[in-house]
Amino acid sequence: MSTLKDIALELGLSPATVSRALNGFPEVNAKTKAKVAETAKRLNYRPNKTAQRLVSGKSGMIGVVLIADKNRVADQSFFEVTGGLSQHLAAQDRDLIFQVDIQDDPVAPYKRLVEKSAVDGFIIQGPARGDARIAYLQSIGMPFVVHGKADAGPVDYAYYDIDNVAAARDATKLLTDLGHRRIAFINGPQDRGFARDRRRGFISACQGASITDPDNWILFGPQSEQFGYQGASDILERLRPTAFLCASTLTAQGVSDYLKHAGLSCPNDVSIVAHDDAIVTARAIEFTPPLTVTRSPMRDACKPLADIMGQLLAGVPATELQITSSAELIVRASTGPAPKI
Amino acid sequence: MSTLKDIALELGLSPATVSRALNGFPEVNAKTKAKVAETAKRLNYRPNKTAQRLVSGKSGMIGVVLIADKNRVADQSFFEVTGGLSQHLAAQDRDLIFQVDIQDDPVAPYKRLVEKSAVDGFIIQGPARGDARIAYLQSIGMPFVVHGKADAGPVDYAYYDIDNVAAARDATKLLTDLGHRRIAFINGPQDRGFARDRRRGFISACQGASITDPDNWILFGPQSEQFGYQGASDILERLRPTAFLCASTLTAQGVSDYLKHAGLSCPNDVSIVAHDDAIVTARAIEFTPPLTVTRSPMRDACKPLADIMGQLLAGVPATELQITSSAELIVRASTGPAPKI
DNA sequence: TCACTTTTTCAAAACGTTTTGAAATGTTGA
DNA sequence: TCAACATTTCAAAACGTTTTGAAAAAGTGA
Repeated sequence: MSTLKDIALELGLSPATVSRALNGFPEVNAKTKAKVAETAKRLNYRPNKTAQRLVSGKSGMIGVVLIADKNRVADQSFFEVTGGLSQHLAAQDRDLIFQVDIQDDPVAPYKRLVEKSAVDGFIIQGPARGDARIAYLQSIGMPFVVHGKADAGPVDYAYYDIDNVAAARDATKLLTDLGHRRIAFINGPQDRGFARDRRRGFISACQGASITDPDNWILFGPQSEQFGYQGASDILERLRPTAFLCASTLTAQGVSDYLKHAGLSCPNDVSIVAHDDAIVTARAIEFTPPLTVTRSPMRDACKPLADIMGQLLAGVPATELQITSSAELIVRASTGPAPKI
Repeated sequence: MSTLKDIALELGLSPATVSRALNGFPEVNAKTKAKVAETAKRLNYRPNKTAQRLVSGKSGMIGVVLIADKNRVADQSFFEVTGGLSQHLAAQDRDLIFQVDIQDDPVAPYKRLVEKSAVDGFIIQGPARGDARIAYLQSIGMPFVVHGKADAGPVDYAYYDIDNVAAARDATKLLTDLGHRRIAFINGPQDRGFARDRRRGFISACQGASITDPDNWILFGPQSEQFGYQGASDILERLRPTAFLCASTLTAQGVSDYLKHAGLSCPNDVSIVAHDDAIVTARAIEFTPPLTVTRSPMRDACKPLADIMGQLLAGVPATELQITSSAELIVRASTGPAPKI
């Protein structure tokens, strides 16, 4: 491992000049710059990260914390995002420091990293409304980016989210345009922001089609195959819907299974639309029939999240770093005209 | 944030003495030590990690790299282990630096971290026989611990693994002791070390019971529900086994499903034993009937792996850090006497 | 040539810790 | 009292970089 001093000695320069040359400062002679670059390459010079950190006061690390609870199923998407994040942060020459904690206090692992001054910022996944972690990080002025905005209304932190209201509205409108008026919605967990937003979109589209009492047709619960199956069974008996809106392809799988079990055909008897995170577990294209979805791959969130973090650390105000992207409606074969009665 | 100098100034001492006092050096006066400790607490002193690293030349980080390939299913256990690892390394005041790479060259991400001198060591998961990553890290003298020994025979690196030979032998012996002589083994992927070891254990137990040509009864493939189902179907038609040995509870789930579909009762017609990593996806206890298993939770590997890493970095030779733990045979209701013909 | 400006380089300080080698202080035995 | 030794403290160097303020070198116009 060679150092700045080695290069300086080799060329009869001072470390200061070498440092400037390597960092492309304008006040250093072009010829000198070239010589330095050549020597650095020849000596296989790599700047010492630790030394750079000490002087800059930055760690170059971004924290990601998984609060592991009983409901370990959610991990799949967490890890998918975390993995992608690590790749895109690498492009900024930052690294991910990863922490799992099983604790009552969700803030503790964040505190730990902050007090060690181990990270320059955090990426928060799966936030809750009025999230304690957000409150803590704001209180100490630590930069962070939230994946999925949980709080309603305008906020003053940076986030990336998809437009869940529009996604649910588009999906619902597709169904109402096809003549459906009895639409069931098997939604996500009630305490999650995206589920609240999708409810709003669903209701808005229902009202647009003069469908009364849409709230009665919504079920909240985990995004699992099992809940889809059970929800379909429950709601079909009670309300005889002609279409299902599903929180995820996993849910849709459960619904689809139940329909088969009940001897109902999709899309002839019942249509299905799902939201598709494009997680491996249940592929919308491989359904029979192929599933109509509002699609927004989890993986697509990684790059924007990393970019936002980069800008945030570069000093861009958080309020200018709030991105809402939209999900794409992809019509396949699981949706058709509402059946005549 | 207060520094050593702040404490020194406050007490009229030199930073050197304060440093020694805080690190418990014997040559510093007990009274001074007490005063320093008190002041450090009062000023809420936290040593600056970066500065410590610069002077020690250690980064305090351990690298974990996921080579993401098509076969994303394996991730579940990878993340389970990675998560646990992060917790146990935290106890050593080390942190995990996490990297995902989709590349042709599995060594590239390791090189990247090494060249940035970002980590003090690596934990390698899912090694292959003659793994290129192992060869690279050995060639540059970077410490690493391998989870699951892939290479046959003695090696000179640190690893933690379970005794797969014994696990398969125990499970098979349980079956032969119950009178089974027609035992099918739905094993893991052929290129994985654990599958090779389990094959050896299976064959050894078969030979001990004078069962001929056991290799004919082994199927290699992914540890999935689907492969279990398909394997059971395939092998039942060909060979009419009275018992199944399964590579995982997921495989067992597939086998169990097929048995039901084929109208066979477990354990009356066919017994099932599986290896249980205790991953959430398929719980052995919740099977009907509850599944007999050789149990060795993935999660249990985290602490030993972290401990081994700690010792390795403390200078213990790698050859003294090779741990093979044994899986526990838990007899439940899925195994019974071989049926009279 | 001189005075002046611009370009280029440098020595030294800084970041916060640990470690080295020396110095100060305290203790012991005569 | 002095030497010899043990205990305790310190100033300075070190780790590898960036940044500051100053100085040297080069270029300009008269």
